[in-house]
Amino acid sequence: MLKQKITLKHIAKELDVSISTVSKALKNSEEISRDTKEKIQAFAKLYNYKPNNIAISLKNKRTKNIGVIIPDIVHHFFTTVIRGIENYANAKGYNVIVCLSDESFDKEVINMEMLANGSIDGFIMSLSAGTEKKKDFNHLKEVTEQGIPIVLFDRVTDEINCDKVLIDDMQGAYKATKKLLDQGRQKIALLTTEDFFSVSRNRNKGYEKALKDNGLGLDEDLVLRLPFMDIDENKISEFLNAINPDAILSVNEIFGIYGMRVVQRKGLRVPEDVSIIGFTDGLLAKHANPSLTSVAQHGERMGEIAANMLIERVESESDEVAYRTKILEPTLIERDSTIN
Amino acid sequence: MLKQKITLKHIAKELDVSISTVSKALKNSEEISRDTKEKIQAFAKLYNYKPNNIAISLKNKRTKNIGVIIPDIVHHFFTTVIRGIENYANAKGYNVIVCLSDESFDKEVINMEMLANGSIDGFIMSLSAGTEKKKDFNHLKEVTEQGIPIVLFDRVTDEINCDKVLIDDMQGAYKATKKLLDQGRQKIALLTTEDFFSVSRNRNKGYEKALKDNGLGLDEDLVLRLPFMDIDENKISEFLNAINPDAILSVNEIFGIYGMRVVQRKGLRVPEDVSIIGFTDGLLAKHANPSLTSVAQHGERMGEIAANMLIERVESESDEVAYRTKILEPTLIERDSTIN
DNA sequence: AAAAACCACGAAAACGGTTTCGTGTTGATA
DNA sequence: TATCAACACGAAACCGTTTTCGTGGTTTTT
Repeated sequence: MLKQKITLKHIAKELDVSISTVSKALKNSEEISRDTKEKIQAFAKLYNYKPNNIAISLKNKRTKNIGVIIPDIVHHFFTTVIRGIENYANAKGYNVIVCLSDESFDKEVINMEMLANGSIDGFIMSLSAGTEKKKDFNHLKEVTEQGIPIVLFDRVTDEINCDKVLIDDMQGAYKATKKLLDQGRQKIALLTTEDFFSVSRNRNKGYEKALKDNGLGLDEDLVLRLPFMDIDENKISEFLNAINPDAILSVNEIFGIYGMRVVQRKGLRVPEDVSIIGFTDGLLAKHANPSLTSVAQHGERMGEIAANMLIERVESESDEVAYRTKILEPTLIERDSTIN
Repeated sequence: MLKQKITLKHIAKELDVSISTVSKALKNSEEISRDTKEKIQAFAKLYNYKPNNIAISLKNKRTKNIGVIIPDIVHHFFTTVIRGIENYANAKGYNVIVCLSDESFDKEVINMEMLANGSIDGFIMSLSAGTEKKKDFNHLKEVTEQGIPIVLFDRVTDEINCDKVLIDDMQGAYKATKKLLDQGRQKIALLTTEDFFSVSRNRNKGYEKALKDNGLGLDEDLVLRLPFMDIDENKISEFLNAINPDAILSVNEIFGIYGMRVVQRKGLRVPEDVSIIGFTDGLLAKHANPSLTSVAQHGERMGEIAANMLIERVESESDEVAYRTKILEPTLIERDSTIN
């Protein structure tokens, strides 16, 4: 019962013309007479002819596919980025191949190699934790040397010369910390991750700078560095109980939520006794009780920009355009975990 | 500076042998002498030769790509399914092309058509709201008639003959409702969506059946049907204030969270005064306060099964294998929004 | 009426592989 | 020494397009 996909060859044979004539007729070429074109186009429409993407890709060495490699997909921020990429890419006729590195260096390498052999026209990616830890970027270098463009977003590196789009994480943390200071908070705890993450590093810096600008020094006792997976709520609990802060800044959403819970369990009120601000404006922040004031990262916008940068580069003839780095401004979404 | 990708032709010219010899040598064919093979393999390794995926796809009419079409990616359940698909597919050497229908019938059709012209070997998909509403499945029929296999998950339809994997939604709702009844709850509100969703329909049925089996009738006043987007918390508030239930069953996570908040604002305690159970075991349920008892849908498992079904069908020679429908058992994750 | 121009189309190469079949060379067999 | 495998490799077709470059036939120009 299989309706075999119809090809140019079939049409040519059926209509007793050559394959080239069919191809040209379907592109409305001036070379072909009105009569022949109409006949061929009618036949093609009748049998619902659609050119084979693979053959076209092979011919013009353009796949119209974008490879996206992200550390994790069960993560609100990354899904918003993907949505942004999809939006833009689909409108431009591109498909999106998503691969997950699972925060692993090896998987990131394998996925890139799989896709780099003709499957895609370019990459959009955010580095895995493993890669940031290992500081090995040879797989990226090799790909760019082959002329395959890369756009890095969020978790980027200076080691690779390519287009980048990211959030000014330092400014985000600065704004958040300043907000807390302006409200009279003096003992601001920082919940952060181990240091190899570029984003965390920058957020830590913003926190520190805001303190310094306000005449406060960085007190290492107020900083808790957690592995970013397998979060141990007890550690947070011990830490907060030991230092009794009047405010908490968290470099992500989940630490903020945990912090809030610990504080509330102690019988303290949020935001009256302790103000809390997190990063990543996701579902948890929005629906927490009280809702969590957050630094929004504008993932969807980021995805759109990344896709735009990549497609422009893929489609530009001259490959002499300088690489751009687009830095987005973070926004502080004020909710109920801080005083207005 | 572009290191041009090396091809069989390059190797052949460089080593002064034919392309066929190179091809065979790299596949370790018995036809080629030990000496020649070693020479060619060494050269290929040195220059890091990797066959061009597109050319291979064109030749064997297999892309090793799976097309996944889902309504929305910023949605915990779907992301877990994707993760499951990725896991299984990658292990089998397949890539995953993700397209978003955005709950729109038209976008679903466009995406399918884009991918169906050679880009993928098969589809895994969950129907968009638009498609379920319109009940038009011709795009699916056309694809299957072309011999491209489809696996439907979660939001499926009887109209299409293909492999399917889904959760026994009725049983899930039944279990949840029964749990509430067993705890002595008598006035169980149901927060559900408009009726065209197959999943909601089945969950509603489970709710009703549990009531009937326990000698209670279905009281339409206890049922609130909401459009599933642009949720209006006020509607939920009015509804719950009007009927004062002692328990709430929600067909998704978000309605459950809203319900909980409304109840708490009224000064009632969860679960003492009102027990609540939701569907979809996501982040919100886990981190709500109190945490939300939920019916887990095992998205990751679902994705793995779907990928397995699809790949088996793609790779099987005989296309006479009967279509299977795999029904997963839902699990009730008991948390703090119900009494233990 | 011969030369030039134009029209409408086809042949063939190319993209980068895989695979079937054929063939020249070698060594063993009768 | 003639015959025949076995061996090691190459030619060519094929997958489905696009595109360049002919070319035979008609029309226009002089």
